[in-house]
Amino acid sequence: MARTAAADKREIILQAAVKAFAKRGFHGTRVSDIATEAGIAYGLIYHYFKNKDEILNAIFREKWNLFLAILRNIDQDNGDLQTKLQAIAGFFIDSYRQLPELMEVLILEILHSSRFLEKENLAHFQEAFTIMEGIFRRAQKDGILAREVDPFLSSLIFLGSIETAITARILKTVPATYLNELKVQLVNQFLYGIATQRPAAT
Amino acid sequence: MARTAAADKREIILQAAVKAFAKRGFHGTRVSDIATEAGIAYGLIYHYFKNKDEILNAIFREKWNLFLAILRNIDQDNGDLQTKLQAIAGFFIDSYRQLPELMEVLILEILHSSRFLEKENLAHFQEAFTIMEGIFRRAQKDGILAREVDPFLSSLIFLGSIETAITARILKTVPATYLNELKVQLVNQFLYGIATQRPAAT
DNA sequence: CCCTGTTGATTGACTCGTCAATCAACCTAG
DNA sequence: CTAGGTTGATTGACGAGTCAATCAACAGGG
Repeated sequence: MARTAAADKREIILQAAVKAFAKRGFHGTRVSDIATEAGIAYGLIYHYFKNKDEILNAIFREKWNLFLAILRNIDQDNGDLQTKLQAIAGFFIDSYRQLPELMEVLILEILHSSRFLEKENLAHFQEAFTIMEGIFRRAQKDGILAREVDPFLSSLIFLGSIETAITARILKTVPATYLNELKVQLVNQFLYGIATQRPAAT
Repeated sequence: MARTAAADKREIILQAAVKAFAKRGFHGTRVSDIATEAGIAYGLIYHYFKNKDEILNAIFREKWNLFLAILRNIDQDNGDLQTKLQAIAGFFIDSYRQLPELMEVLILEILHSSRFLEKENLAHFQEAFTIMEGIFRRAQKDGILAREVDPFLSSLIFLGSIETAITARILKTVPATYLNELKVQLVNQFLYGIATQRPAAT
């Protein structure tokens, strides 16, 4: 049981850290805040983690992996482009619904300080864009996606839109119910644009 | 000359702060770093600003105002939707080209900690989305923009895409030359979507 | 069974460095 | 000469990280 208990405690600390970081931000959070949230003495945190940064890194590494796994799964599913994009947007939005604090930390504390990520973690982060790019590239080969479109730019726009939408939700700029509308409209606007008319021919 | 000199000195400090924040991030920057960058003693900073936070606020307030002014101008110009969006995307991208450090600070340090903005500054920030929303709303009235599109969501997607694209550039994920391609493709993808075919009828 | 040694979890007082902010002294322009 | 700009030594707070001490759980020898 010792091993399990230790793993549990580590996980408890991570959960507490997510909560604390979500509430006060990484810099505004004292190690002792995390300990209080976790119901333990702060010294114990150093038994499980090297330092405060290491906690944030662990959150990113372990949770982002889950996201990448899901992305890869969706990628490999058969299904047309629209279905895949629907699934991806839906997945991120649902994740926010179910784990708002985790999403806050990932988006606001980690992605936004991404220039301070170590090389390894940065690559890990960018993997999401690479997967998306692959999806678009294949759709392009299949003629689903216009030839002149840059698949990587599309991945920026698609993930960027989701991120901004969730950020707007975090900032309470939009009501919670907006997320439903988002799921539907985001993909539609993205795939088919917003204009009533296509340009004559460019 | 006193007034001008004082105003100059204040501006020098702000510029130095932008440089320093861009290099090390707000939290990683010491007040003395700003002073060194500005070539003055750090005590003097407190002659012009109440505290470190106030410097960041001043940067945001004063610079964001410039952006809003430009947005409003573009908004009021006559010109079709595509021209306006082109102008807006171009403006942000050119701003990054000319003032990369300022854009870094605005995007990474301020927008990303936007949940800690005071109410007043948050409203100021969101004004950009409101202006965009107005542009889309009017285009919708004119029949340029599809009826089922939510103008506010469009503003999220549009500005979010720009932000993410610039962030990618900051992180060196994409080469500098990419910004040119961006200007053209961003608006096209946004207006007309990326799919080769429109859906039958929804 | 119990006694005792061992391991590893847990605690929180303490150290140590950092840095924002103050302020008294010092220019210098007018 | 003096008012306001300017300096940088100094202060004080704060928080990360250390560490010696305690405690709980278990093992296995008698």
